[in-house]
Amino acid sequence: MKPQTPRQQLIFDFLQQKKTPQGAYDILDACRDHGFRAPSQIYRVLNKLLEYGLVHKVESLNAYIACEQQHDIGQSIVAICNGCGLVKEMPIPDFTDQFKKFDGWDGFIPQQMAVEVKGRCSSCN
Amino acid sequence: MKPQTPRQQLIFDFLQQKKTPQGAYDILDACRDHGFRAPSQIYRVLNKLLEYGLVHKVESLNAYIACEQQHDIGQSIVAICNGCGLVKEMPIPDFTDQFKKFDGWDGFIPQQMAVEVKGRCSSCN
DNA sequence: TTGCGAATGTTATATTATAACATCATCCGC
DNA sequence: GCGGATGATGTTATAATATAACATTCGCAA
Repeated sequence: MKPQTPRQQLIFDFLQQKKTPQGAYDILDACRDHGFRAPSQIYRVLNKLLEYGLVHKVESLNAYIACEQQHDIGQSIVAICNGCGLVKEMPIPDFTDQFKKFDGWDGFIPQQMAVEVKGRCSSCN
Repeated sequence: MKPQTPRQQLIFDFLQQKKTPQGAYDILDACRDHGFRAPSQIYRVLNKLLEYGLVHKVESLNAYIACEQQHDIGQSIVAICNGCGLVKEMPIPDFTDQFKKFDGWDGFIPQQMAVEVKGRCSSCN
């Protein structure tokens, strides 16, 4: 799925062109020239893009990135470099085995996941 | 490490007694009778407890839970049941292999992680 | 006892997100 | 073409989460 409207395209393009996660209000400031005036406008578009799997919310930063590969919501890892701020999204490994070890949690069925790993990338060591 | 002051003890006890993650303002409301009046008081104590590894912040809920086992910050998974709200903290698996697969990220050194899995526990299926 | 550092209290404000309602645009059936 | 449904957008206000900045108090050790 691609962005479905000019507004969605605009914000998606903006996020793609940035290499680091952007806050909703950063996006708002950047898009004022294009007619965006209120936070609710940004959040509305972001929520659509999240639903389409085109954008990922980094919960630990309250910020948003364009996905390189479209994926279902809550189905990727993000690695975030504390040095340069770069982010890489990658497929989530299977940790169902992890749950089997704990009483009452062995039948746990994962639905959405937020897996966010901060650290240092090889260029920033 | 245990809570170090009466205020820390109070909030830690409150979180322990609750079985689900609590927002900072929930904690504030619950502790008004004990002299807490302002959000900053709650956040100060929470930050200490986070630092000691006694409390965990669930980023995807903006809420806090008492840890069953003390652990370094960013070194546990939380599984959250969408049905009953119960939370289980468990040791984090090793993702380092995941990073080796991606150009420019193979030397990535994880520091803090937020690994939050929402789903359904066996009682709520 | 006094001086230091940590914890606490207080006020104000910043940051992130949503609610509620109005308007507009597109498309479809008639 | 008309009318009605639907979804996107615009607008205003407010809720929810978090921090800054500074004053006061407490415990303890020199």
